[in-house]
Amino acid sequence: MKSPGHCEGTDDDDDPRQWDTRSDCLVRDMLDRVADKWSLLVIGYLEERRHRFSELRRKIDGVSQRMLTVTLRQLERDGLVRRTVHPTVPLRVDYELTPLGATLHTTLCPLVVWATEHEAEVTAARAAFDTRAGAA
Amino acid sequence: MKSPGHCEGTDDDDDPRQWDTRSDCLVRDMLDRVADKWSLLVIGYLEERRHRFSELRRKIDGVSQRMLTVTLRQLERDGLVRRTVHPTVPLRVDYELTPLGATLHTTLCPLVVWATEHEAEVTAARAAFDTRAGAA
DNA sequence: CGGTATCCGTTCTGATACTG
DNA sequence: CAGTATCAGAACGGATACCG
Repeated sequence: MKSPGHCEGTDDDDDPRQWDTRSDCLVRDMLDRVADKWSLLVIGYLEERRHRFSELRRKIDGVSQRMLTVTLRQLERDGLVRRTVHPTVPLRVDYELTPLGATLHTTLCPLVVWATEHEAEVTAARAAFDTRAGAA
Repeated sequence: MKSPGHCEGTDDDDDPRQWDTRSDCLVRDMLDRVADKWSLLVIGYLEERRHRFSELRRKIDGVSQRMLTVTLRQLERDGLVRRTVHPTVPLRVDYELTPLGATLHTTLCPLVVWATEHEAEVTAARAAFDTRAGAA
């Protein structure tokens, strides 16, 4: 829906790069989920332990109720997070990482490490670029 | 700019998860770049070899000229891609990955592998979720 | 408590037209 | 060829109000 037709746009003669072209949509799909404003935070917190809706809302608190719901629903739909409803009096809902979600978390860590290790380089590159652009 | 204030929203009492909270903004920033609709494709192609603007445009072709330009500029600004202008008659511009960009590509691969390996699980989870939702 | 539905401003994107 | 500028439509995200 978000990338209509472009998945089929690369099945021509040359395409020797290492990550499967025809999987790009799924890959991009997953990256979109992960790069989503809040998903990474949610996965990070849930890896730590099980959380209630309001716990997440409070911890991440820049997030609106709507976006937290949307984020959790997406993660749930992808099988990364499990939602458990306790029909108690003041309704209670728990969220936790599924085994699949845990493997994603593991896979994500190197990227986080990369970002941390190269933060200075990226920042410097941006500053240099902006200076050049500003000098023009 | 895109996440005003939320970087400081997690510096309360408890925050034992493994990826540094205060780095989340940079991490999210990098993930945003990478998860961007076209960045991953561009990085993939450039890792393979140097490309001209029009080569990328043709290969990725679902991308509009504008978005390819924007994407390349962002990657260039972050120091991940180098832009070389050849002032020949029919102007020619080459794009290639910088060493830093190459390290990101390397870091990205596991995520791509994850997505590929778990594609079936995610797809199945989505189908199951949608069925349940549809049955209601 | 844990949502869902709706309204509405902001952002993003593609199409188009024009430039060096 | 390789862009930049502009504009309109689509998608996104927050605020609000209401429900189980």
